[in-house]
Amino acid sequence: MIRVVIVEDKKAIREGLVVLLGATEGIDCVASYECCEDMLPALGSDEPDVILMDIGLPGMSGIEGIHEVRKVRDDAVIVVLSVYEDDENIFEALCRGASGYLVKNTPPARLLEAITEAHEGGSPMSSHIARKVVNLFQKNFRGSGDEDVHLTDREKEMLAGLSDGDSYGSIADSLFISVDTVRYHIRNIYQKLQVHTQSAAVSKAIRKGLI
Amino acid sequence: MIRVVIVEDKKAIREGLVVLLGATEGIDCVASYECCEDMLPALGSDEPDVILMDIGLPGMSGIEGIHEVRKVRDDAVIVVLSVYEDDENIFEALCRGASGYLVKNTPPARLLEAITEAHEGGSPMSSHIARKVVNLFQKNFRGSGDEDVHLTDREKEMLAGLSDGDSYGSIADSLFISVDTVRYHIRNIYQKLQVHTQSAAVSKAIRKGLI
DNA sequence: GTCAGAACTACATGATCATGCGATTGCGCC
DNA sequence: GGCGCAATCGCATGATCATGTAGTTCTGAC
Repeated sequence: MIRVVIVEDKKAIREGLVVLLGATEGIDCVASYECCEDMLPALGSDEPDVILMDIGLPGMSGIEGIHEVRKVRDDAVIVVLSVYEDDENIFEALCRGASGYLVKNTPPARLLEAITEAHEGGSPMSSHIARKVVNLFQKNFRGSGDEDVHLTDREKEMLAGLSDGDSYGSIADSLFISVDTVRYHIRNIYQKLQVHTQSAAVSKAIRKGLI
Repeated sequence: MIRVVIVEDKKAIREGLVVLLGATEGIDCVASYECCEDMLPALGSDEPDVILMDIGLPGMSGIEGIHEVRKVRDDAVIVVLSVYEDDENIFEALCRGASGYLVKNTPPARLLEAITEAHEGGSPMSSHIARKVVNLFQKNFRGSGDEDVHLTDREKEMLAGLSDGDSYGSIADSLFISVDTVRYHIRNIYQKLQVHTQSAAVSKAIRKGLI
């Protein structure tokens, strides 16, 4: 039995879901709430495996809700059910801990399938939501991906230091080398990445997935 | 009619796919190759809508192949068909331009569905591949996700400049403001992000998905 | 209407950086 | 042995930054 909790503010949709899930073999719809504020305190007793959550909620948004749920029960799998398909919402929801993202016009059969999938360690996503996720991926990593750059381990250590806010002096101290050596390595990094400032180097390195 | 090209080194699987696709309404399997080297020169005449590609190929790997295809035909949608399920391969394939990723034991019906989905702008993924993608997402962004930080548009412009390697002077010039104003904004960014150097600010901002 | 917050400007100073030039050491490879 | 490459260290100088302090202007909310 998969224990499912529903969070959805619109009464009609909520009750429709309850009926749908209730009539389904293998799924136990243990509770339904109209907002996160109501759902959160009950998490302990509901012990949900899967939480179906709307994100356009009154009061605390679903996005925040996801975050809160994660703090208390990080074994519960959250599947977002939303009318929003903009990058920002998808990005936020997934980053904060949602495992799936379905658009609201998902057919009932697919929805049930998604609950099972989510429970079994999958990430059900509406088809074009998945594409958006992939696009976000491509945009944020290696996007500028011209030619491949190889940095030595030492060079990566420099970048790690810089991105932590260390000065050349601190880096030198923590690696037991001289400031001039740090300079030497950073010079090489600049050449390899074709930049002339720390910030640009750190930025390029992160986007290329080098650090 | 969706024009599909297959790249798969194992003869049995390749021919199986050809037969499967050939027998399917709406899909036209225009060609099949056993390696990328053979497929690439024919891209122009094959004019594929969807490319089904294995990534464990002899010679040029599928990962490289994806990259090459992207250079010539960026309207073709690439769906990876692989036995590999490690993060590295998935990550690489998607970053380089694949739109979907299926494991090899995908049932034929789902495979056909995936081709249609891919052609219609979706990103078909095997269920646990999708989860891995979501996990990569969560790991790489906002991983340190302490509290929320809001940066104003102006502040984001500063960070964008810095990560492009601009000096305060250049940023000031390009935004038609004074150097001291740039300093002012960057001060505020430092405070909001709790850092004291450009590099740390850029690094944090990127990892939090702010720029 | 005034109050908060964002954007803007200004000046000053010690700290830090970017870059040019030069040099040594140790390791693997032909 | 010699060659290349990564890593190490040194010096010098002009450019750039980080931070403190102290203002003005404009917009939208209460």
